[in-house]
Amino acid sequence: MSKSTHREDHLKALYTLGEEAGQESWVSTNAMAAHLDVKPPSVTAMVHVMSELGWAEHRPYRGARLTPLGKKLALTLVRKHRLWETFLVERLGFGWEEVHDIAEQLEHIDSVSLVDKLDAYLGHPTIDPHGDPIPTAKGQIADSRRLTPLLEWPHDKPCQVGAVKDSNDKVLVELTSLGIELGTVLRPEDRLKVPLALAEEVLVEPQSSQEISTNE
Amino acid sequence: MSKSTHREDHLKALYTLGEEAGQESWVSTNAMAAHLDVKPPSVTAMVHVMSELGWAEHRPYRGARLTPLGKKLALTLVRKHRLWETFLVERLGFGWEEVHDIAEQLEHIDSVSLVDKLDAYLGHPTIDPHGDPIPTAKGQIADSRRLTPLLEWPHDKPCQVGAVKDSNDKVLVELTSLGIELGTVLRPEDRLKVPLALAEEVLVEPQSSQEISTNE
DNA sequence: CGAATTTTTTAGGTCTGTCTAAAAAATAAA
DNA sequence: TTTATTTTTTAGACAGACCTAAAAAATTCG
Ligand SMILES: [Mn+2]
Ligand SMILES: [Mn+2]
Ligand SMILES: [Mn+2]
Ligand SMILES: [Mn+2]
Repeated sequence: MSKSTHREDHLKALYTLGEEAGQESWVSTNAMAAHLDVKPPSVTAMVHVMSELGWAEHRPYRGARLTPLGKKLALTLVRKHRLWETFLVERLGFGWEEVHDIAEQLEHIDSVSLVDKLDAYLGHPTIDPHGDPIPTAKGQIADSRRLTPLLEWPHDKPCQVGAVKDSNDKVLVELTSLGIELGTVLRPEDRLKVPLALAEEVLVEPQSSQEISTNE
Repeated sequence: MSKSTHREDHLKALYTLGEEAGQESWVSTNAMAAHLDVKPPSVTAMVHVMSELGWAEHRPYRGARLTPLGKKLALTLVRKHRLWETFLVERLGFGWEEVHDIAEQLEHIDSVSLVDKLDAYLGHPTIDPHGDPIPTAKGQIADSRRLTPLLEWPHDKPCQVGAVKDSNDKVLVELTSLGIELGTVLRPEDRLKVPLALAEEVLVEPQSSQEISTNE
């Protein structure tokens, strides 16, 4: 892979962890190291590089935080990742649990026109195969949809699967084998069959009119 | 077997130059360096690595040559490169002059199932957008088609464009602007308009029954 | 508060792939 | 067949990204 692959992965990690922890917070190098499966000193070094490039600022012993430029670049990466995942599932017929690692490579392909054409080819999708929103070309995420953790949803009302939280492969495979995928309608009685560990990962929304029928 | 982009590009260069120069010939490190836009000592170093990996053999001061394993790996790279080029042109609507650099990146994506699915998605194409044959999953190139350089084709007979030789971007753009693409039928009078420098790059075959009509 | 623990950075190495400059081998010319 | 030229390899450096071990700062706790 090209040289910037690792830089870009660090950038994305900083973005992801920063989003999780709230806007103005500093992300610890330890957290990034764990997320990237790398040792903390390696992250410190890379954070310095990102700082040089104007992608992040670094407060020693506090953590790192993206600059506006860094955030913009991170969003193009997220966009590419999720568009490729969509392509792999929608067009090539991959399962939703198979695409993350491949998209992790594809997201680093450097070509603006490629991303635009892929986006158009897919019909400008707004969410990826895991229900995560796809940033627009201008770097805006349409976070208009309000999703609720399945476990917090009222027990007597039906709902519809809108996204899965942390796309761990195993979780996705097990959900699929239970007949649960994006858009699946869950009635109160359906929920009894879902193990807690899986239910924790599922985000739901009110049942929409144009639902996808369950295949059970 | 950890692979890297640069190793793979060296492997492919060795394959390409080896094919051009005939089966049993040794490829000079200088030729590879020129082809890869790298200095000769870098190639020497990489040839040693490929030799370690069992991909090539090296005769000092003579050159390098692929082993059967190396040839097999090189063919999977060529296959990936040409499948991606086909995808970019056929599905995403790129021009044939735009796809080489992007495919040069995409060919290094590491996923066997991705290649197979892409191949199926494209309908198992046998040639890429430049007319070059696409190796099969088993590493076989169907070189059944006999193409003739346009300049050697009898002046009074019509022919059909089957491939372009060295896919230089400028050449491809100029050919397109003359209305010449893959499958274009060239009648004797059409050939008068084609500059020598361009005609040199064109390979033709006898006019087939199901030709693509020219857009002029 | 001050000592013990945890977190983070610095210091110093390794590995890969590149470079330039110099040495060695092969080839061409006289 | 010697000498000159070209080609190729070796030697030594450098940059990026990673590591372990040790030092420094921040945090926790008695
Ligand atoms: Mn990645
Ligand atoms: Mn996703
Ligand atoms: Mn390449
Ligand atoms: Mn091609």
